[in-house]
Amino acid sequence: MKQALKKGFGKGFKRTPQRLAILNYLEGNTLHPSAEDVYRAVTKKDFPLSFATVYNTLNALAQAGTVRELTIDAERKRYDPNTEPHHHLICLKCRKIIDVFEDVPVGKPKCIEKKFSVFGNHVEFYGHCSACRKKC
Amino acid sequence: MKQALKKGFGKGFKRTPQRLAILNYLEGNTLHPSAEDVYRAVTKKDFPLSFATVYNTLNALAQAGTVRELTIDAERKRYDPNTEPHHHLICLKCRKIIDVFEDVPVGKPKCIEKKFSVFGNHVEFYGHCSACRKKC
DNA sequence: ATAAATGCAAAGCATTTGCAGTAAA
DNA sequence: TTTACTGCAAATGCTTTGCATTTAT
Repeated sequence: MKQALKKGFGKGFKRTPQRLAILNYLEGNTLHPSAEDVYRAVTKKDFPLSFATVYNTLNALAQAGTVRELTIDAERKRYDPNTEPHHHLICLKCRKIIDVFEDVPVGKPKCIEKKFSVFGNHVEFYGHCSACRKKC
Repeated sequence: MKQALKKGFGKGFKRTPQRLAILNYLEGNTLHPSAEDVYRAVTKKDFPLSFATVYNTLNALAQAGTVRELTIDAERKRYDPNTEPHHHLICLKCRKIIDVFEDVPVGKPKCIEKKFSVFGNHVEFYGHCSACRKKC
């Protein structure tokens, strides 16, 4: 397993088969899966696994900073194993979420300086993906 | 009632006291309230009102484009009566959400052109608000 | 009169939690 | 052998829905 997801294991963090399977599914995954997506993928490929464990593991990983909890979807939480700062394209038709790793210059409004100290930002681009554009 | 929220009323849309009270609370509101916030504020100031009606009304208004449903908070939906394109500051300590109406120039990454047509964007700035900065 | 909204209570999902059994360390 | 994880089932929290009643038009 690659460096990135090893971070998930710290002191007092056990390497169980369930967790390894979840991490294995997340490794390099760009689908921004929900807890249910994780559950379905892992139970299909590997062995039985409970929802409670999926949630426990995702929460532990999020707290450890190994995965990012995305609040892009109003209906459910989604998880991103890529913790490098990046942005997202959201297709308004199929709701697909696509990563943007390219650097996006974001101007900082003047009003911020006075009343807010900014550490980071996240840009959501709304539009149509190529697949949905063809269907029009 | 001002122009903006009159849009909420179209053909076959009834002007009930409950809806007027909800619209009245939303008018000019910059708190990005949740359904529960709406419920509490209206029942306190006006008359009894059911949660079902709050949800029905908010959904109808969102569908009509009179309010924007925000997916900024992982725990619950929040609603923004300001439908002009604008951005948000999110305080990582108190979770307060502050509007940014100032124009924020956002560069469009090259990778987008090929595989995605962009209609709009939304920037979330993460940081600490003035109140929380003082507490540090 | 008609079509739509209200409100209650029940149902539906996503997520969390308590706890007994199980497995990593 | 101790500490933490798993999994079940029950519980929770937000949101939706069915239905009988009420109300705006």
